[in-house]
Amino acid sequence: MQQPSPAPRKATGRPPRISREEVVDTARRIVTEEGVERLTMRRLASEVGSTPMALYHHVRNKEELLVLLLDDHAARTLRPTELPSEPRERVVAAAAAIHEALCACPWIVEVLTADDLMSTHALWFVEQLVDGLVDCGLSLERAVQGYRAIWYYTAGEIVVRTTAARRRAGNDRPTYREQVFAGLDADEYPRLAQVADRWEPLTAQDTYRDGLRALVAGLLAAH
Amino acid sequence: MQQPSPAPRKATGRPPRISREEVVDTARRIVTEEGVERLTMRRLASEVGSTPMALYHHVRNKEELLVLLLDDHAARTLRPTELPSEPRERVVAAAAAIHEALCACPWIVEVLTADDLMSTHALWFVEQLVDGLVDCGLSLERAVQGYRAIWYYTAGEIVVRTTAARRRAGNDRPTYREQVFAGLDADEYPRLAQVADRWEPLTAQDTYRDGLRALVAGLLAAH
DNA sequence: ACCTGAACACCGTTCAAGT
DNA sequence: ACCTGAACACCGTTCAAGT
Repeated sequence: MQQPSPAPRKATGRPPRISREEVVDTARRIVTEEGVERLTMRRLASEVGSTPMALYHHVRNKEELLVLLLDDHAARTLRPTELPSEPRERVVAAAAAIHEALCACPWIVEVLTADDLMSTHALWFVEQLVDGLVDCGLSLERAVQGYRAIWYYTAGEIVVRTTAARRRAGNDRPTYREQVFAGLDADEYPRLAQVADRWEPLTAQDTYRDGLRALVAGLLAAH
Repeated sequence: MQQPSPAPRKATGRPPRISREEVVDTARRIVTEEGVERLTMRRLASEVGSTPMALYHHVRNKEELLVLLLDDHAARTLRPTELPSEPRERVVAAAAAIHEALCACPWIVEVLTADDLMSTHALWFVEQLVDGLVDCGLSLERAVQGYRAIWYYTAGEIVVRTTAARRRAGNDRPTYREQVFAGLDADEYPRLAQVADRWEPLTAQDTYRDGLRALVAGLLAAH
């Protein structure tokens, strides 16, 4: 599906004017400068100085283009590094590394969740994560399930936060939540009413790592 | 933004041919029978026997239509019920209720993550969840953060699972993950190689509740 | 082998006019 | 007040032809 780099160039035929690399590079520029929603095959074609259909000679379709883009990003940011040797800390650090890499490209939310594996370049971190959980005493099966729970939490944090941010951008009407919280019935919803005016700053805080630590602790507690 | 039901009907002017209710009902039918991707304003218009532009008299735009659809679903499925009195079990049950409601409408993935509140009809469960965490000994602040961690985990589980399912449907080529796992280097990735052929059945299991219990346990453990 | 032009089959939404 | 028709400004992708 991916990275089966374009068929080996034959000596015959017309020489290529644009390359897959150039297509991906240009796509990345559009996406980082203006957002995914501005990345269209037509726009991309005109940016590389070609026609929409020329692109289809270098990528199968738009979906493949997005996957290539994600892979490209992972290759740049997810390089194996020093991780803590203490296994629990290794689990936290590996998850946080994946999380950080994804934070840097919120545009990829739509591809990110396509499979439980986003890129071969993340594989090393997944290995470290699973291995760390096993070293903490989990069976291999439970370690894989633990990895998945961590992945759900991580993907969810990114999807929720970036979708909320995207919606807020260029939309200064109050949120649906703000409207509801403003007129909250304190008898029916005492806790929510109590915290209503602190909700905004509370949820603006980055609590990814706290939640992650809690989840890891909980996964390990049973054994 | 939502549910400010259409301006009170005046006696003057042309009598309406279609109602907001009819629009939402028809949209729900299309979406449950054929999927969100088939719900277009044009299709919906022809289904209610009208023109695309007539719809804009009943809903602001397509986004509002989707929010109305989600709210409609929540109203049908998220009715307050008996929850366990033991606070920790109440937290788990409230989260599981929200999760179950969302599972029944995977089509709503694209709206679901718009804000940290999907519908007023979920409010009662959020209240129960936060209250349960407080009863377990958390401060109100930490209870809210706990709720958010649970929401990330829940939303992530749904988004990942349904996107994966959507991708698999009508696409019998092996997944990217399958390809990668088939040719995994056992020296570089020993754990992943070890579990490669069990990955499929392992990840097919529904482990939402296990992960949820672990997360809740971890959130409570610190205090 | 690689690229082009024209066309297909769509979108959501605005505008101006009708009843 | 509610609805219609035509149009605007787009999409991704296929097909047939060119070099």
